[in-house]
Amino acid sequence: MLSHKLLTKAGYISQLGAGIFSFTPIGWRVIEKIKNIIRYEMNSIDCHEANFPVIQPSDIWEESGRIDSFIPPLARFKDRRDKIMIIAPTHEESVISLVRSEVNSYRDMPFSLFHIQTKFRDETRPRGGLLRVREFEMKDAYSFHADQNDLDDIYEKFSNAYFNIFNKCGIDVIKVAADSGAIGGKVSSEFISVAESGEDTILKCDICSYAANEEKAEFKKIIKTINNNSIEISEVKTPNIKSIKDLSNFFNLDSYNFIKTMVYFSSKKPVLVSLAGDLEVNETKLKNLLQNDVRLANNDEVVDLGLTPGFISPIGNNFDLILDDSINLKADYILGANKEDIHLSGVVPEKEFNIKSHTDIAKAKKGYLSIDCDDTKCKGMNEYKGIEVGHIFKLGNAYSTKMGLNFLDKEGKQRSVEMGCYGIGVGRLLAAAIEANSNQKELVLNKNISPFHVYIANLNTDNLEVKEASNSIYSDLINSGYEVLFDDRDEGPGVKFNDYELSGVPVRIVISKRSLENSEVEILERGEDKLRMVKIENIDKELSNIL
RNA sequence: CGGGGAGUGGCGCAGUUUGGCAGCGCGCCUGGUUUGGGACCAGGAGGUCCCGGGUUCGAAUCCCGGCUCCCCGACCA
Repeated sequence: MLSHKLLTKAGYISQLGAGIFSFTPIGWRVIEKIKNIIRYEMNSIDCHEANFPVIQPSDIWEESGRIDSFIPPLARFKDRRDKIMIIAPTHEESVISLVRSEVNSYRDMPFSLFHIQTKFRDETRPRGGLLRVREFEMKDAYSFHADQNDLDDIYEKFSNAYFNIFNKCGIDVIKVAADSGAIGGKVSSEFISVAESGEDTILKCDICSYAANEEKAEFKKIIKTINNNSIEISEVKTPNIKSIKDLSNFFNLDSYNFIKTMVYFSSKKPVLVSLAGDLEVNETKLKNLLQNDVRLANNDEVVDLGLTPGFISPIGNNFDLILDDSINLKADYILGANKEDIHLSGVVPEKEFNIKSHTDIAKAKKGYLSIDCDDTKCKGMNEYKGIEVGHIFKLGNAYSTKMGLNFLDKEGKQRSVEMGCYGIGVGRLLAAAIEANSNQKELVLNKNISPFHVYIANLNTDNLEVKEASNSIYSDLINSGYEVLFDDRDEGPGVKFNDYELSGVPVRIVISKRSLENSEVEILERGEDKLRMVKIENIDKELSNIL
């Protein structure tokens, strides 16, 4: 991971444990700059900074119901009175606890609060340096509304503020529709910085600009049309033909004419999942539908359930059946007979299946048309890898109902508050900015988030004249309000240049015997290869052009 | 949680197979030379060999138990 390597080598961070890092002074300066950008943008949409505790009594987690359901499990300990305390992974509970005693009327809203706070999540596997850690700084904001339209408006404002924040940090992001995961709520959007090293896969149509996380992406399915003839079910011998591809060749039919059935376990209970032969299961969609973790059954488990691997059929058994909406209930299909080497043709799902759900549980793929795509113009979605740097959610009243966050509306009727929540991982944002702009040798940060504005090096530390000139230039720059990293170490030029390249500082000023002969210094802007020779009295002016 | 790997000076590692003086490179300290792309010479400091137990005259090395970290997968704002 490039960002991890550079952050460590440049001395920004140091690892204390798995997914737990210390920041050094230079690293923390960058974190503070990012936080200040966030603060500025939050203030500009009237979101006010507050602070909520890291350690929280478990009561509020009981109220929200997340005490035992949060994934990963909540980190907890007992205090001296034997009371269970939670090390907070997120702050919905605590913010609601504050707000519910203050909000009584629709007149009290809308408003929003944010804080930048340490969170702890006991992730199963931290990885990628600052990209997935256990303890981390996160900005999270919460908004409160009397109705959904108002939530929609503020959600858009946050969205715009997020684009500003990420752009100022030097990264381009794509906003995508996302799965809301453990936080809950219905609608959510992720901000993804496109990077090869990213953990998330997104699908995006570059023509109509539909974009979604792979977990969430919805697409146009090929639906088999209804055959007019009243077709009878018949058995067809299909010796050792198990895959959809083989069937497709055997029958000389497109793969959507077949039904593929998989066996999953959801909280130890078997569930059959069927979809058109050309598609695959999206386990996130399935998980959300079942409200439970899912796991694909292995071959032995399938046999134990009395099913025949390769020829599984939802006919003739009583397992719960989930049908993807790619399947036309009235059309006729070919599917397994649950007998070795035999398939059934002419099966009309509506007549034969005992269906529990008929909905979208299929995985979108590169090249598919999204649900928003225009068939005549769009050419199918492209696939990108990326880093999730922000995630915003329309929570609705999911939390406010559970925790009794209510208000009286204009008619004097009690209703629950509509909420939104908006997160940014600060350390991850730094890592993403580095991933987006750096290379093997150079840590590149733009002037908004670099630890210092200017690096100056005295190249001849043993020369009194150079030393005095360097000191005086340093003082002048400080007095002009620049943040300056002054390299006056007794090291050779190579050492200094290499360390500068790792420093993340955008401008290098070199002061040496050679240049001082003309009362000049040498200014190099990162990313350029042309040195500028600048008279000492013009340094300030030159810098103001660059910074 | 499953699979694999590692733990020896500040950092990176060798030594473990076959038990027998605790080693190397970088960094650090002192002195000197050098000074526009990670310099050089000389001298020096620095160790709970992850922890606990066992075998042995003797354990970094063998045996048992534990901890931690890394990688792949599962999982995951």
